[in-house]
This record gives sequence, C-alpha cells and structure tokens, in this order.
Amino acid sequence: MPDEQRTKAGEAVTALILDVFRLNGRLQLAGDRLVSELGLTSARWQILGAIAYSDRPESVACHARTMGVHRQGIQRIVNELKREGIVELQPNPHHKRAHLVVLTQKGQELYEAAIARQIPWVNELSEGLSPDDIATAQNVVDRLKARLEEASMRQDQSSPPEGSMN
Amino acid sequence: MPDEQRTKAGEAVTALILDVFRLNGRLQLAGDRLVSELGLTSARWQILGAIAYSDRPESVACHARTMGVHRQGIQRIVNELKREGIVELQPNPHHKRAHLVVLTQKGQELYEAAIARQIPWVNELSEGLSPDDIATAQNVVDRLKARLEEASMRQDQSSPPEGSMN
DNA sequence: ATTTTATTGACAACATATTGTCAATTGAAT
DNA sequence: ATTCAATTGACAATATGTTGTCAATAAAAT
Repeated sequence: MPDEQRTKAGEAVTALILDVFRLNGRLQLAGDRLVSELGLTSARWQILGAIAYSDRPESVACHARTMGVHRQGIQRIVNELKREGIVELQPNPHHKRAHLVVLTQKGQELYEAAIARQIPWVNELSEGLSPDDIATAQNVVDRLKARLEEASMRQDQSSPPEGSMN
Repeated sequence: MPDEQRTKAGEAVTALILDVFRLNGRLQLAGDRLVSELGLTSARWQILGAIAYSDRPESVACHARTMGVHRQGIQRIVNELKREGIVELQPNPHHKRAHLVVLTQKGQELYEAAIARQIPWVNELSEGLSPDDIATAQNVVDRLKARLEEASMRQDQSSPPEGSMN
C-alpha cells in the first residue's frame, strides 16, 4: 500500500481537522471574551472546570493527563491561581510531593459565575442545531481523540525515558 | 428567559466543545511529531498550507483573516520562514505595504514532503469511520465556526476602532 | 482636493504551550 | 534491604498566540 492518495474517509477527516483547528481558535476567542470580566481566561477556566468536575481532588500531573496537555502548563497556571486565592493545595496522604488541587470558596464562586455566562451563550450558539447531528459530531470527535491518544501512548512507550507527559 | 439551564442542544454542544479542545490538543501534538523531522511544526505547517491552497498570492493579514487568527502571529512565523528561504514576498501592485506571500521552490518541496507524511497518517486515523458521520461532524463544526465568526464580527463592529483582526 | 476611516506591517509586552532537565519521592524488581 | 524505573514539582528555554500601539498606506467620505 503506497499511500499516495487519501482514502474517502481520509479526505473527509482532513477537511474536518482543518475545521476543528479553526473552531478551536474561535472558541478560545469567544471563551476569553465571555469570562474576561471575571479576571479569567479560556485557559484558566478550563483548568477550573477540570478541578470542579473531578470526583475527588487530584494532583496537577493527574489533571494534565486527563486534559491531554503537558504538566508544566497546568502547573504554571495553578501556581498563579493559588497566589490569587482561587485554588489551594491539600496534602496528599498517598504522596508527599503531589499535593491535591481544590477550589477555594472564591474559586467556586468564580467558576459558577463563569458557568452563568456560558449557559445563555451556548444556548444561543446551539439553537436550531439537531441534537442527533451534535451527538454524531461528538462521537466522531471523541473517536478521533481516542485513536490519537492510543497512538500517542504507543509512541511514548517505545522510545523515550522520563515520566508520563513529556 | 432566565437562561438558568442549558437547553438539550446547549448541553450537547458544551460536551462537544470540551471534546474539540482535547482533540485540538492531540492533533497539534500529532502534527508536531509528523513533521518535526522536516524542521516544521504544526503552526508552520498550517501557514504553509494556507499559502499553498490559496488561489492566488495573498498578504499576511489576508491569510490571518482566512485562518481566523491574529495578524501578528502569522507575521512572526512568515518572517521566520522568509529568513529560512521557505517563503518569499512579492510586491503587491495594489498595495505598497501589503506584500504577497508565496512559497519558494524549497517551500513547495517542504510542503509536499509534509503531505506525503500526512496521507498515510490520516488514512489510518480515519479507517473504519463512516463517511456520512464524518460529513455530519464537519457540518456541525463548520456551522458552529460560522456562528462564532458572525458573533465575533458583530462585537468587533460595535465598539473598537482599529483594523480587521485586533 | 481634503479629511476621515480602515488596512497593513512593525514592534513590544504578555499569556500560553512545548520541550528538556533536575532532584525528591514513590513503587516495583531483585 | 537495595536497586531501578516511573512519577512529580520546580525551573529554564523556546515556540506560539494575544493584545495594544504606532506610522505608512489605501480607500471612502465630504
């Protein structure tokens, strides 16, 4: 199989990927606008969301893995949020270094304020779209994501030393 | 309408957005790996693609608009690519400052080498996915993107001075 | 023709993301 | 128990993206 041409699905996924890049940019921009008055940004908001949604407190590295990004970026922002009293670190009974990140009262309120702005925004954005189509889109996106995660895992295992996410 | 709760579609789109963020991260990572040996990155590759795909040479600002990002980021990378002989700037008969960006021979070859790596990669990634589902996904993503662009336009028009993309 | 507005490249400051390294700690292997 | 690989936070360097400003140019308005 010389792989000189894209398959039909390959063609369609290539087009989808380009649109995902552009949509991501637009979402980032819209998110920044949506929460800028709260002193938040898209990046901070996403991290608050990860902390708020996790069933129990987790370490920075664990959140990074779940979000599919590098530890260092999360660490930097969590350190800032800590200085601003939005999150705090709890001792981890199972690990001396890997402290657990939790929202402070202030962080909770901030996150709820962000949600209060997101709800009418997303309701308007999604108005008139078919729930079935949205579900199909999510399914495709999720499957692509899962495949890339697998492939990423495989590559990481084969060659380099050093831990989870570098 | 108090907008205290998300509609069904709003709920589904919120979930889709979170997946788009994660997929974008994975794609960026995979893209970096795919072309790193060529001395490229995802960002550079995307810009080369925009230049290669445009029907005729366009200015930096025009490419930025098409890609939905800020002029300055494109400008910085285009300047680097120019220094490396991957792109060059042609005089624009219609505008003294807004030079037109084109690929050099080296840039052409580089972009083709990137495509040669992307084809087997995307063929494998999309294997077994329903073309209909992919098309539906692309349609949803595209419509969300279009709505955000509209909304962004509306906001930009209302208040600030300064040109297209700031 | 003159004035006003919009576009554009340049520059700078900052936010975010990626990559590599290090030492402390943990857990598995022996 | 000792050794060794993996995980984790810290730090630094670099790449990328965002925001604001400026002067030059172009296009529109008058």
